Amino acid sequence: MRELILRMKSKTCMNAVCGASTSSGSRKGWPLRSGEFANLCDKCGSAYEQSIFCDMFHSKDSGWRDCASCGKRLHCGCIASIFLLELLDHGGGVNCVSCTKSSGVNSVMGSEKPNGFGTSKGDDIGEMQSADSQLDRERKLMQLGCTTEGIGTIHLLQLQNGETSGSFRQMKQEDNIPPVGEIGITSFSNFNQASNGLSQTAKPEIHKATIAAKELYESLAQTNLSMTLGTPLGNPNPFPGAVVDERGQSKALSPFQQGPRSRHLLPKPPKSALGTGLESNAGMVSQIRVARPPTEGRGRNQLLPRYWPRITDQELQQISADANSTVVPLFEKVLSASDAGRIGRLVLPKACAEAYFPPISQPEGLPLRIQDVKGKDWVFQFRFWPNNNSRMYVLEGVTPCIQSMQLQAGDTVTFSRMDPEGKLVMGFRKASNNMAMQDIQPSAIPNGVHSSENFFSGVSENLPIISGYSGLLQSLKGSSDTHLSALSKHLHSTNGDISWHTSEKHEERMRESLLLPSLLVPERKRTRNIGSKSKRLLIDSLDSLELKLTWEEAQDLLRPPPSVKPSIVTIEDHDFEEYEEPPVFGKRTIFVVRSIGGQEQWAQCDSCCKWRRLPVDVLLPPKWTCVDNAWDQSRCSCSAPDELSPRELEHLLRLNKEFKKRRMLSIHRPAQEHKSSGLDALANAAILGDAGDPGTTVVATTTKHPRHRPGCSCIVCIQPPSGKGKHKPTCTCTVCMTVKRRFKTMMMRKKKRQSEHEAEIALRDQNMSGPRDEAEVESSSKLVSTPQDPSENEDRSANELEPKSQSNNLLNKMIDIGKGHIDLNCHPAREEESQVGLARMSMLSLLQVASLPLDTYLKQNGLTSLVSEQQGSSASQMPAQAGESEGRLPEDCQFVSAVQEQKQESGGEENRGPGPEQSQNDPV
DNA sequence: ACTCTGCATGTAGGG
DNA sequence: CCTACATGCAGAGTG
Repeated sequence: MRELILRMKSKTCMNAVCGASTSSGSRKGWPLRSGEFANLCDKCGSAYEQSIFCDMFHSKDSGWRDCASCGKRLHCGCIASIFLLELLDHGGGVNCVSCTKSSGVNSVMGSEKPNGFGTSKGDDIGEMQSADSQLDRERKLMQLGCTTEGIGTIHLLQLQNGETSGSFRQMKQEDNIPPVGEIGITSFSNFNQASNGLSQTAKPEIHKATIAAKELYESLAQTNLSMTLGTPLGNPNPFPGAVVDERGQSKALSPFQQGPRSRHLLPKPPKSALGTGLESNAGMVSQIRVARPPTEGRGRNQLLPRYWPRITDQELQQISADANSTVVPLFEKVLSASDAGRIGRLVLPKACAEAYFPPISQPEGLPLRIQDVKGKDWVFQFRFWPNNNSRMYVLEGVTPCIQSMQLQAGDTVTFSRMDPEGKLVMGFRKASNNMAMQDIQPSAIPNGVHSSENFFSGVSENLPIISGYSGLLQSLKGSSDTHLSALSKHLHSTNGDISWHTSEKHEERMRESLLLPSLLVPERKRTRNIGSKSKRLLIDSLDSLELKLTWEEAQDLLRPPPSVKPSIVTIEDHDFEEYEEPPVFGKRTIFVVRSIGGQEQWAQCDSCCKWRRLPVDVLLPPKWTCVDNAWDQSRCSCSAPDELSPRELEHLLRLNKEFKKRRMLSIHRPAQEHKSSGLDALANAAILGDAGDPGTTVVATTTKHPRHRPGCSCIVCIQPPSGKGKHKPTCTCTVCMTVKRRFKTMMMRKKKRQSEHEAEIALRDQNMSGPRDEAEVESSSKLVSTPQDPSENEDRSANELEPKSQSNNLLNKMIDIGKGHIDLNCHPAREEESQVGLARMSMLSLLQVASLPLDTYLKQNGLTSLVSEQQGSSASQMPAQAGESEGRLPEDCQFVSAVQEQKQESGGEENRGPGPEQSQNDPV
């Protein structure tokens, strides 16, 4: 019986009790023990944590080797090798199936150099190890070929049920290895064909197995799992050994290089497969996204699987439009927020930078020309920063390129090289649409690949949830709910090693998202920054909307910390609960408002995922199951049937969406109104007589000042940002009352100044007519002010527009009194004194007036009333030339002007008396 | 006020 | 424990 010679990559048995070392360094690999999978510890039989890899060829030339006899190019690994190589017996030889001569594996076996293959950690294969049934399947894998590095393949087999294992065993036993001519295939889809070839001589079980494999493949093609397949770099197929057709061989024989480093070859994506009668499957095949670990280059052993390029045939083809070029996928990276941000620095994985980019010794680095998938050349500065004792490699100046590709955090950039010219090519893959890379036409993508691809790349790779979720949402456009459902079922049935729990949840989210019309919006994304300080996180506006919603929803989810009693603090008549402990999150529920039946609350059981109706006012703990449903005894168990049919659930979600939308509107409308609250709002409301909704009295609360709480009416908090408001003139909220009071004060001052100004003019006129005594000067000077600036003119014009009234008579009377007693040569200091006296007197009147309701001022003739009151109380002032007009517009102007003036005072204390401002305005 | 630049730092994950 | 890397941060430069 032939037996593979394998080397364990792992050094230590994963069985903690055993802990045996494989001592791979001294052995030529572990022979397959009969009936067992090679990936077992000799000592305890435990499966190893890490994959084993075929050591037949890799150590010498990275997996490729010429047959010693016929010269045929052979690849050691992977599933297709079974068709290419005759696996020899314990001696470790491998026969080329073409000539059945040994390719001299033994000579290779001695090398201890690890090849970097199969280094996938537990995230790839960890789940597959322990169960015997899995081992059995893995054994099948082994029997399919020395695919010990074929982690993804192992996954494939895991996706199957055990039904086929017997078949494969059978196949092995019978050694039905077809001649290479029959299996010059390039893809697993063709595996079916090849297997059909097999089946010509094999027992029906083989065919059955083949069908199973085909089904498996098709399921994969649909789900397009981002699997980690330890294939040689450049082999575009999930089962790369099969790629070695004549053409591939010829290509493969030319090793690519960059600089001093020798590269592993990359067989060109076999056109034979894509362009022949296999087209029906080719498109599907080419869409399988396979991680291709690097095989050579500096640091290849350190390259983490996350950087392994996942690229499809089609993508490769798109890149290598030139038929003479070979595309070598180098690595890829999921863009971080900072990568995709404005800084324009793309952090390169160190290992990748050192392996695939030119060596640099200076931090400044060197310019690197990289072509994008559209053929456009970009020049980035490839450099590094000293970081600790290491280096941090970055590509600088990538922003234009990133933007041109419309990439954002969560998307993936891929770096490839076109050989033989060695040109670097930069591709991309949208998290939201992984097939966007290289402008692949959606039509080429089989149904289902899209969403699942996005799904897995977005979720399983732990992409930032922002983009990941967005990607999901976007990817779901055009994808039907039913399709998702079917897909999910399909995935479920495959018993894959993916976390279906997560998948289901996401599907739930997706399904919900599907029902959110507002999220199914324009394809063209607008990006914007979030965060006031860090503008690095570029997110889609839709995502930000979603984030915002989520954030707001999160407010609803906050619950007081359990078993902690708050202390009540009263601030400005508001009671605040203060907790020592932070709040906890409750379970998310959805609210809907039905046209009939009122509001409902629904929650999903964490166990069975059924939706249960709850009382509206119920707050659920973070973990909630049907058992906790104390409000509906008929549905307090997971076994109780779901109250909602899928259709009803859809409807419910839709209702919830509407509910949220309405709530958002109700939140944001006041917020918008809030922008115009405060003085401007009041002023406008007063002036325009804004007859807003009587019920929409809005308290202009603010959070402008960090120390201030909602309801604070200090001058800082009531300061409106801008715009017009909708406080009613009759609004009696704290802010409005404060504003009114201040407005009165302000108006008093203004009136006073105007009166002084007019009186001064009158006095000046009088001064022309004769002398006056000091007393008269003093009294008259109270009324004097000189128009010196536009504001004063404005004031005057406003006064001129004031209606005639008895105040005019009063003023005239006063002016008459002062006639002949004004001394224009009075000393400024004395003038100030006189103004102080005026201020004192005016403040008395101001206080009286301020005690009156503002309504007086806000009525149709409000300002007139103000003047009248003022005059009545102070028995002074009124411009001699008070205008005749009663037009409202000038009043408005005056009011707005006053408001603006008030705003200028906003930084100071309230109700301050005439100060420097006034002195400036009244520079007499 | 904003961007650019160079470096520092916290942390997740690998060994 | 150590490394890689995502991101923060501060100073310089710029409009």
